[in-house]
Amino acid sequence: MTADSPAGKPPSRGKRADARRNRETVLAAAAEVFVTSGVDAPIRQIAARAGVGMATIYRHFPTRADLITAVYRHQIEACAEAGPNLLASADSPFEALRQWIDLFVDFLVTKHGLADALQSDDDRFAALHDYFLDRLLPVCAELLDAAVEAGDIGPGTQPYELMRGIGNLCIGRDDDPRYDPRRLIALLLQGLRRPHAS
Amino acid sequence: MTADSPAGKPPSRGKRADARRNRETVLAAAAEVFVTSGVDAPIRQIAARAGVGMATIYRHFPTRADLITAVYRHQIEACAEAGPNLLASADSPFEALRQWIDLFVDFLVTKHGLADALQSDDDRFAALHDYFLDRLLPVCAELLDAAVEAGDIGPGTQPYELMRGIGNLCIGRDDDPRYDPRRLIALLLQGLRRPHAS
DNA sequence: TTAGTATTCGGAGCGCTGCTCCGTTTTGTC
DNA sequence: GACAAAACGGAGCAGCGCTCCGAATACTAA
Repeated sequence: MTADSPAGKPPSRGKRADARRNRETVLAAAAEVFVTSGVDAPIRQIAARAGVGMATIYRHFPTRADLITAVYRHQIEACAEAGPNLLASADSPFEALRQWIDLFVDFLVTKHGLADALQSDDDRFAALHDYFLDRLLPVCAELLDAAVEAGDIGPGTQPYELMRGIGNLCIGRDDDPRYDPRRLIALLLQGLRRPHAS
Repeated sequence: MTADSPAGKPPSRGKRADARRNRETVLAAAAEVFVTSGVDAPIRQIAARAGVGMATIYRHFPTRADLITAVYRHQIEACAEAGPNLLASADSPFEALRQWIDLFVDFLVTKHGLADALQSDDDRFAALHDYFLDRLLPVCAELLDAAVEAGDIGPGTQPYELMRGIGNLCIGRDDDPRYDPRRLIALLLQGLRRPHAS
């Protein structure tokens, strides 16, 4: 798999100029199409928008997950980096956790269908799943550990389970006033909280 | 056998014998296929299993949701009817709510892909969504109200939001030991619970 | 029983998707 | 300018949902 360096973007140094250009064109087109048609949009549509053949997209992004992660990489990184910062700036580890989850939820609900794709058991999305986990799970674990250590919450909660649960709660139409995942997530956090009774 | 109830289809009284027979055959085949391939299984596959043409399935069950609800109708009804019973038998309304949710979760996680379909915003599943809501939402509301009245939980939780959240939490592969929706739902209920400040 | 008719059946067929294959074009190099 | 190597593009195949319509079947009336 793309021996791309970790957080970096050596945008294909040895690649040909047209290849580099096309990669960016496709990324831009995909970003636009994702907004209007969701991350499930037909590859043909993205190719048409980019004025490019389908094979070109598959060449640069072998799976749909690769394309999605490339489009949202910056925002995922920002979310990952926000963890330690919040831990330093918030009133308590629990408050940091709450704010970080808020960021994560904001990210998910504004990307049409992203949460759905994230939790899908479709093999095509496995890489997406993995990327999110690789990048964000350690951050979540750190926040969780800090909150446990501070006595804000009880021990035993697995970061993987929490993150996946939050992701799951964000699934679905985002324009239904009867359902706001944030309210349920707040409830979840409330349940996590330790009574602080001495 | 229930001369069949409100939301039910009279088992096709005026229909021709072969039509009635085929309806049952399809139902049985669909039930089998759903177990092995999930509720998203290709219609062709169900038709083949039933030894029937595709049009026959579409004639009896115009949308996939109709087929799914027909297959699981009994279990959904059982879940709906369990609500009042639990309320009468459990130690507290809160405990009744907890047990009822347990039933609901059991139902969802044992039907491969059902939770996914339930929360999908695909129009094809709208009827499924509606059926679940029509049948189970009042039950959930009753349990919730009782728990509020008993002071077990705080007011303000919307039954729709709770049910959908629970459904969402049940989405995904059901064989992942790292993720058990029940743990998160327990947390959610914990967050719902009022401190019993009496 | 038989003939007639309404009902039901079955699968070919259309449109849309994901993904690949391969002849053509572009790019970088000498 | 010539020539590989790299990249391109879209035709093409397979799988799916859903429909359409000639064929087969079950009821009914004589």
